[in-house]
Amino acid sequence: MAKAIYSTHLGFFDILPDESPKWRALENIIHEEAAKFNFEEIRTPILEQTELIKRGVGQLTDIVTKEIFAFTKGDSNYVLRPELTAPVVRAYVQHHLGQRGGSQKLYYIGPMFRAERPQKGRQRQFHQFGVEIIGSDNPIADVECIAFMIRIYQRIGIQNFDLKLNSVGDPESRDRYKEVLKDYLKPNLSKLSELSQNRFEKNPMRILDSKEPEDQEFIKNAPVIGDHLNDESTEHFTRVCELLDKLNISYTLDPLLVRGMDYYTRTAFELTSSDLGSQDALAGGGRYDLLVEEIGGQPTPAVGFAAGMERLLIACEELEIKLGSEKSVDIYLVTLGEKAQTWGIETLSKFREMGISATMDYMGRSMKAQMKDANRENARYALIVGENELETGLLTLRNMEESEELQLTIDQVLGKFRS
RNA sequence: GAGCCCGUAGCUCAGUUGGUUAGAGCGCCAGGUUGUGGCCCUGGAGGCCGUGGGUUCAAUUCCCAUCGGGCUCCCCA
Repeated sequence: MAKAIYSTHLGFFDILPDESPKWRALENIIHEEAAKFNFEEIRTPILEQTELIKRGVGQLTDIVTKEIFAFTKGDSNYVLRPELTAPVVRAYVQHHLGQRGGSQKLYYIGPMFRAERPQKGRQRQFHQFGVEIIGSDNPIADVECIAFMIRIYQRIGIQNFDLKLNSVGDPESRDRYKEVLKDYLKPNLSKLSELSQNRFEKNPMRILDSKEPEDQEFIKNAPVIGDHLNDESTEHFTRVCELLDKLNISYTLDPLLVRGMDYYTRTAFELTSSDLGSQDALAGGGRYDLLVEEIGGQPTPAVGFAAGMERLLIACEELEIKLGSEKSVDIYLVTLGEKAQTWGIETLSKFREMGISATMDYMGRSMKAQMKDANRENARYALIVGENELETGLLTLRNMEESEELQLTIDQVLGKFRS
């Protein structure tokens, strides 16, 4: 590696010209599908108030305790957003979006930041797209959310994913279940991992999520929340499953699925893929009926998901799915001499005004070099202009694909492309 | 926060059991074709062998440190 004086921070990366087309292709797909679902885009600041993230995501979550980039400037505490559900809810409350009527169907695309140790499929700056449906507690909202998520992967051609589904219950069911779970774990508390012991009081359900070997046998036989949901939550979950069945979206029920953010209630889901390696979660989400109120709004039910774009692109690589098209330009002006260059830069404008992409050499290189460049840029045509052409008014238009040339006036060339 | 692996040209990598001018392929630039791309041929540019220190007559090679990168655990997208 040559030493550059400056480079990106650990876990940050540039999207270079060879990579950007697939990003743009992915973004276009998301925008197009969102339009079909009638979701509206929301863009929020990269920086939020630290307190919002702490309240929204949860004081005890890993994200807040060790993964946020935060700093203080003057009297304000800033944090680089680690996820977008809390900020979107903040915007919803701040701007009274509920007053627009109905449920708000929002989607977003953008960078997030978490101060973790980077590895495959995990960067400190990464990109997510996602959806938040705010204002409906109807299972239809849950299912539309999931349907949109699945739709993106299907359209791209990623098929071998696994949708895991669970209900983490409403507060009433959850409190009851937590007691049952704690009663079950208590006799063996000392045998659990240190991590799980710490979670025992604060958030016992997260113990189910543990991957520590010593916890596994206890987790295996633990009581499941499904058996402790109240009627309302059971009904909701049943309806979600029923609607997914109607849409032929297959899923596996995973009673151990407990997600990392504190705000989830009832429906929780996760999309994993075996094409990703260790970091196998493509996307995840769920219902968060308490978050709007937590952040200072009226009690308002909501559901959403977030998906990792880098992970989606990794899956594409593994599956050899090509996103985006090869670069190309309609016309490459090959100019020889200063007069021709002057003529060239004027003529470029004419093509561009017609909607034709056009470029030329900026370095006064030889014809051979310009032709080589035209080839490298995937030009459809080379338009060759030197002293001769300027005098006679007949230009050489070369079809790069067919290797055929025509002698035409500039008006004939323009006419050819006008159609 | 912890563990393992790796730093040689723009990229992918050889190589030096410590010894004079450090190599290949691809890419880039130019010429062969004085106005014609892709294929071919020839030539060229481009490396303080990541950085600092140590051992040695001599270090890109051995040792230590450091920085950077990759993967893994934890957790998440």
